[in-house]
Amino acid sequence: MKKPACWLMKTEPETYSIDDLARDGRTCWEGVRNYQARNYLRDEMKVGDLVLIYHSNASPPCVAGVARVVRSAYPDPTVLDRRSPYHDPKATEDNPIWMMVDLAFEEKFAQFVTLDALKKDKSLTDMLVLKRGQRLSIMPVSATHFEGVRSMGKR
DNA sequence: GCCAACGTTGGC
DNA sequence: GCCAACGTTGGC
Repeated sequence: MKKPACWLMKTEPETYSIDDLARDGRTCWEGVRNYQARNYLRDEMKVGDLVLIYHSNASPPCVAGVARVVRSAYPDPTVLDRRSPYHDPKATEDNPIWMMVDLAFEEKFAQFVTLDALKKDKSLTDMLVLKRGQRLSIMPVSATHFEGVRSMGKR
């Protein structure tokens, strides 16, 4: 059995926060509209993988908790919904272009791990989320970094 | 609100 | 295929 991979996925808490995920228990992670992020979703993300939930455009920006992939990639239906903010006129039934996964709530950190705290931790300097200009909404995280962040989230 | 960084679009 | 213009992300 292959070990689960680890990821970081960004969300704006005003749109969908760790509390929303805790309340829902499980959710469809719709709205990924970047090809590289989509390729991670489609080609590499597997059921059982662990995900750091990152609050972007928050004050302060932070990792807020952990989720688990419970369904691997399938077409994102919001591409065909003309009233959805995620509607994509280039997508069709036969070629939906964009994919999504389902996530289940795993844990909310007792203490959110702020971007500032990540930057100050010497063992995390290689984390992609800390790289300059890194805007991907989905990125891989090493198991070591994942555990490091998770332990920082415990009080 | 500013702006750096990066992605996408479209004319050529 | 080049590249300028434009749009988006996201920290500050």
